[in-house]
Amino acid sequence: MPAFQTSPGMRDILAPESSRWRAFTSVFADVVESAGYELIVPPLMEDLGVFSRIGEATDVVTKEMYDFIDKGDRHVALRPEQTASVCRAFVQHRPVTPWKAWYSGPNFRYEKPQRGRYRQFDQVGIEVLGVDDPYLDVEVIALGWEFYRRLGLRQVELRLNSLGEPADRARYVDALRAHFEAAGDDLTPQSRDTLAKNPLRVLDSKRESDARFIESAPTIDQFWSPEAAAHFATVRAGLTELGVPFTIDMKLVRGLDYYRHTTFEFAGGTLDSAQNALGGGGRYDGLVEDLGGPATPGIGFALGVDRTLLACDDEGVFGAPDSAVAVFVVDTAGGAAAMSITAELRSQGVSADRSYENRSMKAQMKAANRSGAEFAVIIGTDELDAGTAIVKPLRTTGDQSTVNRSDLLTDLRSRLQEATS
RNA sequence: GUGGCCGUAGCUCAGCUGGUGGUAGCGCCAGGUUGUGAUCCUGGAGGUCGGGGGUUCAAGUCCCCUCGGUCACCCCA
Repeated sequence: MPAFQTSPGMRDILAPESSRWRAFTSVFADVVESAGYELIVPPLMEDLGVFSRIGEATDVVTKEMYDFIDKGDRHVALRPEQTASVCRAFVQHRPVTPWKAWYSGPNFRYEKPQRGRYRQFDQVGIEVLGVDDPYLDVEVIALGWEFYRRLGLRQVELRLNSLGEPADRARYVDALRAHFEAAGDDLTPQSRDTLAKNPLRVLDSKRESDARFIESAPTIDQFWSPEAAAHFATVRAGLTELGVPFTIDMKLVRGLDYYRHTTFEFAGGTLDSAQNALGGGGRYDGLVEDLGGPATPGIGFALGVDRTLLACDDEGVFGAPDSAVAVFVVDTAGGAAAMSITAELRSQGVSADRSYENRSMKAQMKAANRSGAEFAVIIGTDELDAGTAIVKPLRTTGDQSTVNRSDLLTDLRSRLQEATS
């Protein structure tokens, strides 16, 4: 066993998975940048207070924070998500609204790791600040949907709910509390704990004996103000108009306290596990204000990279892109020719690799084959003396041919064009 | 954080109720092919059986602790 390995819940992403990660981010950037979103790269670490605003009663804040005191006696934390950082950035820089930002990067939560849940986990996401329009809710949700479609995923389910205005939500919480308190000791102890902290989350309980109380609980729609109901109706109509399918889930409350109005979640259809939430988001019209800024509406979502890729695996879509070089140079005459030829090819935009340490031709040919290159360029002592090179196709059955060194680049270019067409 | 299962080569794993030498496949390296891969044949390298302690004449196998993974709960991405 190695003396050191990665800390629990943290891991190395190696090829070919790493190139898949890069492609994933690239597809996401294409989708959201085509809608006017601009990249923001917030710091990995912030003042703890930035994240406390997520909700004093949430697990993310109370037990999952990676926080510590730095050498300047500042109480800081690794970010558990990026929404709060984006809002803090908004307050700090005051960009013109609507401010449409997208991001990609790691977050940290101190949890017990399992498949699809890591202590360091990557998310991509978008946030829009300064716009209250329900059509923006539609845009944000539809962009998430479009991204899944672009990856090739077909079995993603969109769940939708509205938590109403803050006052609606507060009255609903009161009603829920009364409802669950009436159940008394028939409620599981865990749910009674949850009830004391955040009655909404009792709705998330998967324990059998709680089911009948959850079933009979009041639903949020009875508490929507006319404005909240109208906002939500426009969102639903807009999604329908765009052909984005969804299901209404009145029990979808989401774990973070700042949500109000529209909330949504993308669930993987094939992931038969507790980690089937691929992504989620919603409106958080009070968060900027909580961070010391002006009252500013906001909406956004975050999608988990790991879980989405697991869903891709299950559906057999979005595999690792081909990262093979175009040409592999085999040089049995010492290696200097391989040095010159690879340097020239690379500078001319043709990707090329080679062997080192003057290995046997057989070994170099094996390496050439393994590299996935379309062609091998072979230089032996005969070719070196004659000023020629052998070009051999590796992925088709065609014969090899000898060309002059001076014609090598143009020859390879035309062959590569033919091979890829 | 609580509980179940698991931990043998780089990877996937065999090893029955503890009993003489640690398996196999893939991968890697070399040779067969004195200048040619992918196929085939032969050979080779590679292991503190996760770590520590204990029981026993004897532990990969049993017990305890510990580390790591995994699944469920909790919660979420």
